[in-house]
Amino acid sequence: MTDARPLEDFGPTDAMVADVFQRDCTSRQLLEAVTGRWGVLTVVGLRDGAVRFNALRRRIDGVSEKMLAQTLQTLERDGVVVREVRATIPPHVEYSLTALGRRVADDLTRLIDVLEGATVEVAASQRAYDARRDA
Amino acid sequence: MTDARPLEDFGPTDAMVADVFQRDCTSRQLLEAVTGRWGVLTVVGLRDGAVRFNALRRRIDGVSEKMLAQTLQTLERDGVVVREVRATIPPHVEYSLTALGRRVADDLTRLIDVLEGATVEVAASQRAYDARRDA
DNA sequence: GTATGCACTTACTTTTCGTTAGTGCCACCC
DNA sequence: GGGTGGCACTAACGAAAAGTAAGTGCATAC
Repeated sequence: MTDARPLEDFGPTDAMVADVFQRDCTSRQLLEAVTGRWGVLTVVGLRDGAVRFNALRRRIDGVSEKMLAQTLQTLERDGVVVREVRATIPPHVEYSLTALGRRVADDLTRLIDVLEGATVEVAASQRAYDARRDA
Repeated sequence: MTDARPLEDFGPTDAMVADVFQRDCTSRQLLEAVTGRWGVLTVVGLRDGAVRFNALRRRIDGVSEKMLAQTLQTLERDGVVVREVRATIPPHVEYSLTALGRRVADDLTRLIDVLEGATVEVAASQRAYDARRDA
C-alpha cells in the first residue's frame, strides 16, 4: 500500500468500491479462496499458531494432500497464510496466518460456533423436509 | 427441539459434541451448504428481507438458475432459508432467512466486510507472489 | 535394511458445475 | 390477438473441479 497503482492499471471490471456480489471483483476471488471447499477449515486450523503440513492434514478430516496443498497455495498468494521453511535438520515447513488471516479466522470461528450449536435444529429440519418430500 | 431424539437414533459417527473438523458431523454438512460456491452470497443476499428467485439471481452476479435453485433447496432443507409461495395473481415465490439464517448472515456479513476491505492488500500480495514464481 | 514420515507433484477417475434449452402460465405492447 | 418477455423452475450434456492413487527424494526410527 506504499505505492499507488497507476490509473490505467484499473480495468473496466475492476471497480473502485469492492463488492463480492460482482463477478470480477478481487474480493469475490478472495471470498472463494477463503470459503471454498477446504478454505474455511484450513484458515481456522491455523488459528492457534504455526502448524506443519501433515499435522494440518490430520486435523482436517477428509482433506487430500493435493487439495490441502492447493488450498494453502491459493491462500498464500492472496496474503492470508504464510509458508515458512525452517532450516532444521531435517528441514520442515510451517504454515501460519497473516494479520488479514487472523481477522478472517476470527470471523469464521464465530460462524462455526453458530453452526456447531445448530446441529440438532438442523438435523430436525432435514428430517422434516425429507418427510414432506417423500409424502 | 420440543421432542427428544431416542438414543438409538444416534449413529456411531454422529458425535455428541459437534465438530466441523470431523468429516461426518452434521455441522460439517451445514458448513458446506453455507460456505459452498454460492452459499455465502445466497444467505447474505437474503439479509435485508424476503427476495424473489429472479431478483436474487440478478443480485448474485454469475450464478446460474440451476445452481441458485440447488443452493436454495439445500439451505431450505438445513433450516437456513424459508421458501414461501404467495397466492397472488400470478402467484410468486419468496425466499427469506430463518432465525438461524439471520445469525449466519450476520457473521458472514462481518467476514465480507473484512474481505472487501482487503482487496488492495490482496492484489498486492498476488502480484508479489506471481513475481516470485516467475523469477 | 526395511519401514515410515515429510511435503509435496503427477496421472487418472469421478463428481460437480456451467450452459443451453424447454416447461406452462401470465402480463404487457401495439 | 399475436409476439415478446418475465416467472420459477427442471433436464440434458459438455467442461471444470475435486477426489484417488501412486511416485519423489531425503531422513530418521526400528
